[in-house]
Amino acid sequence: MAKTASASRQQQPYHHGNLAEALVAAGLDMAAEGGPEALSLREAARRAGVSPTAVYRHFEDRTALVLAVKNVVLARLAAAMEQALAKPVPRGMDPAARAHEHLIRIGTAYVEFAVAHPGDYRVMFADGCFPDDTPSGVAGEHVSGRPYGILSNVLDEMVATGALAAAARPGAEAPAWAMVHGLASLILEGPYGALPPGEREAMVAMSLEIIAAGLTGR
Amino acid sequence: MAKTASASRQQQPYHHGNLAEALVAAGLDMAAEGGPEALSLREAARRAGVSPTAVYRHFEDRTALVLAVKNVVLARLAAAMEQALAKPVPRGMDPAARAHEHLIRIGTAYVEFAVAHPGDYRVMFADGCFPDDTPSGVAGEHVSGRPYGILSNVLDEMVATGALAAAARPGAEAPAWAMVHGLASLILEGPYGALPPGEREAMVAMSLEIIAAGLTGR
DNA sequence: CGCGGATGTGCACGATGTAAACACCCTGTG
DNA sequence: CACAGGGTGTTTACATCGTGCACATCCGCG
Repeated sequence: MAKTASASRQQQPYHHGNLAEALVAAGLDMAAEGGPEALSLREAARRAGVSPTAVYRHFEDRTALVLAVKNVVLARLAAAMEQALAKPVPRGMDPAARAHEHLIRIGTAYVEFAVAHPGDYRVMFADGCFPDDTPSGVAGEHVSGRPYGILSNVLDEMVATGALAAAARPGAEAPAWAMVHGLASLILEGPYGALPPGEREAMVAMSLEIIAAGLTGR
Repeated sequence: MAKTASASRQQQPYHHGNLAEALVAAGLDMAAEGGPEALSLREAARRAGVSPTAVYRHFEDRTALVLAVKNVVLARLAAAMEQALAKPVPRGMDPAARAHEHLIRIGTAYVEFAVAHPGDYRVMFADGCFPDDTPSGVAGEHVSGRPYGILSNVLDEMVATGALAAAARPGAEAPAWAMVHGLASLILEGPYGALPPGEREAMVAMSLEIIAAGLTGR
């Protein structure tokens, strides 16, 4: 992105400009409208003003296109989580409480993202595993800047501040992630979507406190 | 089932016999093979030896067929959970510990069902909400015999035996269900499917203990 | 015996993903 | 400056899917 550099005239530089980006953009729109199953290859081509098979010059498959969209969504979710962390914390809060608060915040942000962008969220879990978020071999900086990495960092912070026992740290991502993903999923595709917003938020808040309590042993 | 009563000759009684059942059976097979997106109306008709549009005499939609399959799967999951409850508990276990154990058992059964029957499990969360499992208005006997009802009952048992504070009871289904659904989902459609079975089971067991601890306050 | 409604068939239409052959035009090289 | 090559987009085609509509068939009831 920001590659519009030397193109003084914004007529398409040669064939289309960059179709790949346009297709992903179209894919993002369609995903927002109707989730991953509404993300059609032909419709993406249509929106980009191009013939259906042109897509294959940039994406091997429909799933490849979906995967590209998925990556963008993943980054957006990560951004929402980071933003939730960035908001200031009440003064005089001790570090452990702060770490705990951080866990609650990224959890809330995760679920709220799913509620605010249902289609986007569901794309992240459409056909096939995650693109480059790390499953188990959690190694080094490769992890950060992505939702899983953010969670990892917060859990580390909890250990560092004494909010979480070091013995409880290994594998702590799993229950935490499972909880927020379960909440999001049951709201979007399960029965909890029928709850009025207020009750839903209370339910989420309670669930997050419960998982935090379970992790830290209170 | 077991309706083969008065049909002495097993030639199809009149047109087909009962197409509806055959279609659901075919649907169950297809779901087991490739999940909800592999559950095609035409293929179901093919397997039942019938023309595609014949399906519409028994199901308004493709989604109606999926919903019928979903109901069967839901019952199977409930059966698996009840079976997990039925196995005997170590002698001398006090009622509260027993109730706790029950919660762990149905949680384990839930996730194991998902792992053992990925396609079936995913059908339960395919297009549209739950058929007749109760979302929020949890009322009376209508609930039992189904996964959500089983969970409700176990939570009630926990309160009755003192394993769970009465104040923590309202809405306790949500975090519990979110946890197991999150685990199942992340295993089937997320990164945790890559874990070797032993590690996966350990991860699930740990997560279940954590949610139980969070609920009961230890 | 015959009729009506339940059940199943045939055909058609538009949508989708994708493969193969062709057409264009930018870019680097002689 | 000309020209070949390859990256990019088009056209055409095929198999699949869900579904509507008109027709055929056959059971059971009067």
